[in-house]
Amino acid sequence: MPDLDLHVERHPATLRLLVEDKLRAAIVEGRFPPGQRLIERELCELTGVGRTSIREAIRQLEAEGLVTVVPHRGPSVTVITPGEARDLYAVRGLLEGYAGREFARLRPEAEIAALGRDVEGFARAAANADRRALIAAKTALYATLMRGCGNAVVRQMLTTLHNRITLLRLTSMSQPGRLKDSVSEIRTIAAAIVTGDGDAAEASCRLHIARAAVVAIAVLEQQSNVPTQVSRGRHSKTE
Amino acid sequence: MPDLDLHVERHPATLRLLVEDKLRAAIVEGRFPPGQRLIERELCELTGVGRTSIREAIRQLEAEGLVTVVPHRGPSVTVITPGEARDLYAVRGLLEGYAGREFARLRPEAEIAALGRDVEGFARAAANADRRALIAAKTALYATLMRGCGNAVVRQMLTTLHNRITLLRLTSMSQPGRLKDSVSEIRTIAAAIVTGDGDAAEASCRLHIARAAVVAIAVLEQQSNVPTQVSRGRHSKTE
DNA sequence: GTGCGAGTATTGTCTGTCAATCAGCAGATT
DNA sequence: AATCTGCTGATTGACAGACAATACTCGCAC
Repeated sequence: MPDLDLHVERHPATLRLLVEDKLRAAIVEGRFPPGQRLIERELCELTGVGRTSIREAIRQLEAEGLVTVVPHRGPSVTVITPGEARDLYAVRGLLEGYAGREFARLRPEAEIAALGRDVEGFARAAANADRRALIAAKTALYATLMRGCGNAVVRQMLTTLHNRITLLRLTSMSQPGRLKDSVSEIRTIAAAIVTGDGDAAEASCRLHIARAAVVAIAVLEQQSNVPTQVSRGRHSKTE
Repeated sequence: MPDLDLHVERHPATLRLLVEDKLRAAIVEGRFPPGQRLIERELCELTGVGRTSIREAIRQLEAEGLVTVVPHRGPSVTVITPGEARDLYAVRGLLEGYAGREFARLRPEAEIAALGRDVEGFARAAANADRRALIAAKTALYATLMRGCGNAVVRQMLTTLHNRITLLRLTSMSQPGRLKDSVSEIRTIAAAIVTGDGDAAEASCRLHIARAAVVAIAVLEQQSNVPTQVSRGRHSKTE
């Protein structure tokens, strides 16, 4: 029998998972800003599903750290403090450094090839200053890194970590000056990986994250002096 | 005003959280062995709460990796494969190494004191070969380590990681020969921390985990040759 | 202006219901 | 005899409705 690709797209599984994905996307895209309260009934109307599915999806997002639920007050999009940002970046540097090292050690053929493509795609997007393409390229790059390291636990943790960090980058977009540095840093990382230099890969990953952290936390602290409370009132009427 | 500790224990909050804690405890204590299916209605009877709370609690445990839910088949206690065990220990070594380093760098007074007490408690428990005391001592030790590192994200991740690893230690209890080594390794770690030697603290933490990993994975692989499927049938009637 | 109390909005939880799906079993077929 | 087929029971996925408990808001009295 020829190996036909008869994948039937296996229904996105359950409704709950669909809701979960939609909400997660809405949050990381900034359509629900940090601090925004998520009222169950509103979400029911927005999504067209019952409270059951909404509530269970929220639990998942809570576990991922994207939403914060205080009992009897309901869920809201997590607001990240400077201290938490510091902690998040510390762990991210640790894990990405490890991922880089393992990627360099294992050097899986397919992912090495993908890495080259992704880096070039990122460089192109950076040159064109195309925000959408940039985000897509960066996402692809990270996906390759996480596949390449061969550690499912790291992959999952980095994914949620990345989402959480995106939360604090929403309000303040990364500086344009940082972009050129980013490209060169990423080239360095990729070079270390393809040559199989684990130490260099880890070091360059950590350096990359550390620099990103400095910028992000600086902006965040500057912001936190003017605490722009979103949705202080009951309804924020974003429509 | 003297800083009285007027904490009012703030009611365990919601029923869902209680259920969650109960189930988590039951799983990590091994009362639900890996592979055991968790049928909603049975859990309802066991806990005396409705399906709503059960289901939401399960979502949380799923996110923590303690239970695995396959759509339309329901939740069961996660079975850890040797490969996953390797990944888990790798990440654990990474995070605990970091925690040790940061602990040594910060040296918070209260936690340093607690560390000394915990290490002695662990040594005593090991000498007496008291299983219950041993587990309690180890738990206290880890709690101190995670408080001492001053990173809430690391603390949370290590906690869930620790729970997941406990899953694979259930069937096979750690070798008694390993215990003496453990004690000495832990003394080494504590010594490095109190003297503020970050490099040594990280290295000794990693070594400790690496050794534990070798033992655990060896036992696991040996087991997986005789795949003792729990609850292959519909009901396992553990009563 | 401050403190108190009523009212309302929202969550937490239960019950019951129904469709969709899965696992095992009996029967039919080659 | 072995395999395929269809049925049946068990279980989950999802909804609606309901009700108590709690938190937030606002107006009122002082």
